[in-house]
Parts: sequence; structure tokens; C-alpha cells
Amino acid sequence: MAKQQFQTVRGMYDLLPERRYIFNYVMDTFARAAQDAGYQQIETPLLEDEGLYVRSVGQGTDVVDKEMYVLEDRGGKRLVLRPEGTANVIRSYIEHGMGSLPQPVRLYYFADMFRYDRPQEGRYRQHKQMGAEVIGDGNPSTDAQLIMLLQRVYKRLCLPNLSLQINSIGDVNCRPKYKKALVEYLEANVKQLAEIDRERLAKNPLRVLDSKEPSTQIILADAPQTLNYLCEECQTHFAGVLEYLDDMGVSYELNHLLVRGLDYYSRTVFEFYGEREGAQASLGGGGRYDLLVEQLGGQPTPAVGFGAGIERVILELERAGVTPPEPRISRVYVASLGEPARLAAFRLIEQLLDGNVSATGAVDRDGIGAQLARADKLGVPYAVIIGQKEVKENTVLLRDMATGAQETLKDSEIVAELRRRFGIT
RNA sequence: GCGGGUGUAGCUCAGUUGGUUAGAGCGACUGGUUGUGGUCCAGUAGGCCGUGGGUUCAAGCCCCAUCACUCGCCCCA
Repeated sequence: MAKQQFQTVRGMYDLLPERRYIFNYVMDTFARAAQDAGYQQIETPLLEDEGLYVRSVGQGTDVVDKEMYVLEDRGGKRLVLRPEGTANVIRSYIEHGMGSLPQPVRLYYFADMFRYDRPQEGRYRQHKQMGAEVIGDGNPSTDAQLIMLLQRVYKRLCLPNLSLQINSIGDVNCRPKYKKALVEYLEANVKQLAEIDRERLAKNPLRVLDSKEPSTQIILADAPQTLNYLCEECQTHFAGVLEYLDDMGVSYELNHLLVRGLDYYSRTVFEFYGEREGAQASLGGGGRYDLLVEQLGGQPTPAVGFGAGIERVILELERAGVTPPEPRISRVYVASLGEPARLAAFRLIEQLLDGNVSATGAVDRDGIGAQLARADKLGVPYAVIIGQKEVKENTVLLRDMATGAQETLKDSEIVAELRRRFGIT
């Protein structure tokens, strides 16, 4: 064998058939739930202006500062491989005047995200997300509906024991006051802060809240909490969200340290966690971003959305021992022996496919035994065997693979007979 | 970006204090059976032992570097 020269780029992976179908299962489940709830699918380009993400996600966030794939095109334009799903959807909303559609606009998407991070299990440089956005509705019921959409998807995927954590981080009115109080508090305790958190304090103080440093966490226990600083509007909104969730019996956990890593969020933020310990526990999350549309040049428009990692959902499925339905295999294998039979088999396969019977077969030189062995490995319920004798008599042999029983049928009747047996009308 | 672990056949893994032709199971292929699969039997292919350098009479094994994977941290999904 030739020396292997190329391999997948670091942090990226080949999705082989034996695993690809699981992704399809998750994606189909999500798509159905989203469509049922009135969401329409959108797809935006992989490449966007660098400025789009810098302005929306924000400087001082890890995603922008150290994880973006930035490249220059031949015209010298700086482009970015999509690192997250919301900014581009909002760009599209504005660019195509979706503000003049009946509001709110509900969109869902599947997209590959690129982040230049150190890979490990459940974390790749190219990973797949499914997400949804509701644009043009600021009512708390929308937040609750969106959260329940994601929860419904997890539930349909048979994922038990996911925990939902939720918080409100306020808006332009109240967040500055909170930020000020937090900074004052942290500065008063700066000696006990971990080194890295002192840097965060200077750059992006809210990020100190989800610090994992033990020394910082001690300090955080008594830190000011966002919920105590919410303005009246934000308070009412958050109370509304929780009431709707309570009404539907959704259990959640208030987490006053949850702030999420992207700057555009305001008010509601939430995240679903799996049972895994450690860093890759986050399965999906999102929040409200009422300022983003305006920030990107559109009319002031409230919006809320989430993104969920498909690889992580699948890890969680494996963990929970959930096995998705196997992809459909062919139902019929057509085996042939001898030159004239091969042509008859070739024709029969096409006739079966035209008749909506999934079929495959050998149009090669193998003996009948080898062909049946292949049929067996494919797990087809029936094989059709055509040899010299059958061609001469215009018949075929229909073999039940489970019992080994065989019967002779007229070649003109085999398609109809198989359709009947499979209940295809 | 930081710290630990691991790289031997397509897959899962053995491989003794460094010793001469590197093994098993599964899988693939061929034959036993030129018109009949699963079981069984026999056989074949598939390895520069991740890559490069070093130490040694001798390296899969020791040393260095590098790449990849993996675990933890940071951060996220």
C-alpha cells in the first residue's frame, strides 16, 4: 500500500456512513419539530465579512479574539469562516428586508461552524450546529416557546436528565449599573482573584462570572447578582419567561453566574447541560439579543435564538444508550449468472427502482454463492436469482432470505409481486 | 494558548530486562461448493511498528523533535 500522505486537517473529521445516519436522525428530528412550530429553514454563506462577527459577537470574546478563521481573498478583503450562527442570519434578515414580512420571522438552520480551538472529544475546529431564531417579537412568551422547542427536540431524541439553566443579564438600561457594581466588588477583592480573572476584569468583566478558578469562585459567591440589578422592564420580562415555563411544567435552574460568551445577548440567557462532567457538558444554549439587529444596521428589532451542537447531542445519545433507527437498506438483491442473465438483472433492478422498490445487485462476474453472501450482509429480505434457465423461460427465482424458500415467478410479474409483498401501493 | 496520556494490519489489541523471519481476534478476499448466503474448514492479501533524527553490534521497545489523537485547563457547541 502506498504511504499515506494526507490526512484530515487537525480538529476536523470524516463523517463516515456508519455514523452519518445518526446525524441525519438528529437533524430530521430537529427539522420536524422546528417546522411544526412554524419555523422555516434558512442557509447563509460559509464566508462573511470579518466585521460582521467582530461587531456582533464582540471584541474581548474568545471567539473573536483567538478562535476565528480569518482569510484574505484575492481582492484583499478579510473574510471569516462562520464561527457561530446568529450574526449571519441577522445580516440576512436585514439585507433581504425581512422586517417587512409578518413578524415575528421564525428561522431555523443547520450549519458548520469553525473555531480555531484546541480539539478534544466533543470539540472540533469544524463542528455542526442546529439553531433557531425568532426575530421581531419581544414578548416573554417567545423566549419560553423557543426554549421549549429545543427541549422538545431533546425529549424526542430520548435524552433524559438534561438540565436547563437560565438567567437574565439585563439590557442597556440596567446592565451598565450591574457591571459597575460587579467591577467595584471585584476590584475590592482583586487580591483573591485568580490571575486570569484579573485580566478578564479589565477586558470583559462579565466573563469573570463563569470563571472555573476556585479562588475566584469563592469571591463570586457573594458577588452582586444580575437579577438584583434588573430594571423594571427587564424584571417584568424575566418574570414573564419564568411564568410561562412554570405554566408548562418546565423545570429549570436559576444560575446567576450564567452570562454566555457572546456580547450581543441581553435579558434572557439559557443553556442546556448533559450529564457529562467537565468542559463539554453544554449541549446547546442561546438567549435574547434585542439590540443586535439595530447594531448591524437594521431597524430596532427584538429577537431571541439558540444554537445546539450536533456532535454533543450525539455524544449524549451514545452515553444514554439511545440507538437511532438504522438507515433503510435495499429490500431486494438481484443476483445473476451468465451473460444474458446479467442484462436481465440489470433491467430488473431499474424496473424495481422505477416501481419504488429499493434494489441493488451484482452486475459483475461473481458466482451465485458470493452474490447471495453479499445479499446476506446487506440484510435484504429477498433475493431474486436469474440464471441461464430463467432467461430462457422468462422467469425469475424469488428467494426468501430468512427461510431459504424459493419460488419461480414469471419475469413480467416479479415487480408487481414484490410491490405487493412490501405493501407498496 | 497551557499541562498529562497514547500512536503496532481496515477495526480492537498482544508484543518479556533492546536480540535476528512483528502476532492474535474480528473484518476483507480466495477455495472446499464452475446454480445458492448465514455455520464449519483451509488458505491469501494487508505493517518502513505515526513521521524525522539520535544512542547501540542490534530499536516496535531507550532518547530528542515533530504530527495526530486523547484527557484536563481556558473557552465554547
